[in-house]
Amino acid sequence: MAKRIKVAADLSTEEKIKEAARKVFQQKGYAATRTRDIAEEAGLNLALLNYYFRSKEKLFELVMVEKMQKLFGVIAVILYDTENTLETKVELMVTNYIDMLLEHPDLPIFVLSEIRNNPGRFPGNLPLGDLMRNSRFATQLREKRPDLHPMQLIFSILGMVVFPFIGGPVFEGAGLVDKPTFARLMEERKKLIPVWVKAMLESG
Amino acid sequence: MAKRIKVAADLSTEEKIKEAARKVFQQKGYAATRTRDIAEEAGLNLALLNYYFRSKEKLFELVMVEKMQKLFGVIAVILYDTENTLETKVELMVTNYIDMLLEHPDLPIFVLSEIRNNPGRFPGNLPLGDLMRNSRFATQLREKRPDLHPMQLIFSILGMVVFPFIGGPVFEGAGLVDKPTFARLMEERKKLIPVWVKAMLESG
DNA sequence: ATTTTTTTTAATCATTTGATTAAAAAAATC
DNA sequence: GATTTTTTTAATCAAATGATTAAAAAAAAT
Repeated sequence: MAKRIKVAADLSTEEKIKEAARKVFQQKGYAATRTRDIAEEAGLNLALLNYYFRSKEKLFELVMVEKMQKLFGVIAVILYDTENTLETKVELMVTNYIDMLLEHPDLPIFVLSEIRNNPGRFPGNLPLGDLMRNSRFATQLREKRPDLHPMQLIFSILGMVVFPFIGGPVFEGAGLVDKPTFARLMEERKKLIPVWVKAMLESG
Repeated sequence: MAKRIKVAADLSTEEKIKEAARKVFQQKGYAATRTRDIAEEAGLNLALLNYYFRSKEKLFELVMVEKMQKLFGVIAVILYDTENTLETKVELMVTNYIDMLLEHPDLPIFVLSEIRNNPGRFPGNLPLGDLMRNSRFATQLREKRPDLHPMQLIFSILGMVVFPFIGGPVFEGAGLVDKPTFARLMEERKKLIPVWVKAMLESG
């Protein structure tokens, strides 16, 4: 009989733990997560967690870095972009962000609430600050509307894009939108928000 | 010598505990809060917590109800309003909400993340659902823009108002805005957002 | 003043939880 | 195939934590 070639091998133990950690940490938050939850989710012995990653904290940091990169990465791409017009950039940012959030709807609330619960753990590490201030994007905003602080527009764009995902559970819990409707609305928003932003930039 | 009349008496023990609970729960979240933290913050013996409120959970629920009322109350007021025009309602909502959030900046992230971490604890209790669907506000939105799902506008208005407070810590941590600037921007937003919403409603 | 009730305290319990250890099992190396 | 190294397991530890208890202190009622 044909020798079974090792195909689609199981994830390594290390990766199984990380995968379980991503899931459980995101679902319950750092403080409410017990290392035993992660071990069980991974179907592995508890001690393996400390064997591969020294501690709950270290494992969490690993997961958290990934999540933060995912959450802030989309913005960074737009900021680095020196080619496109402001209008195109807004379109790109909105579309990319919504697509990412449709795949990871509870990413923002997770990251933001962990930062909030333990600000000390995440020192002003993000190079997002200067980047955002000195980006071509910020300059373009200033050119178009020198009377407006760029953050006013960034808050608004991000708010319109991200808030539905943060508030989602509440609105779904209240029976205001079901999951398929929500997805449809978010698709629609990819077109709506850029139009709205344009209208905002031309107002006042 | 004049008999000292009992003036500005200390808070009752019960109220001291609640006050401390509000502070600590909000700061660290339910799971990361130890009953000892609350007792210490209140300057009281640990056992008093269980004497006045049966358990950590019961005390938390009490605090949480208050916070949710504060967070959703502002919206309810607007929904019940049958007098004002859509335009005025938007102005009222934005102003009231921003004023409230300036006083309680970390209310939204707290409530939303606790709901997220433990959706089971908060059953579809909010009567906000039908209220919002059948409100005069929703009707007014539909009249003005029948082509738009009302939630598209509600998501946008709430997003523009609430998001800066949810994302605040990140932007401050990144050195993008300092506290006084933030407050100034939020004051400015009370005028900006209604204008923007008007522009949005007239766009497309 | 005495008794009764309410409030507060210190000490302690039982469980949970992150982490460790020593030994077994599996894999790799020689 | 024996030896060494890596991986996994079961058992256990020590600290933390929510809760209880019995007694003391304070306040209220009689």
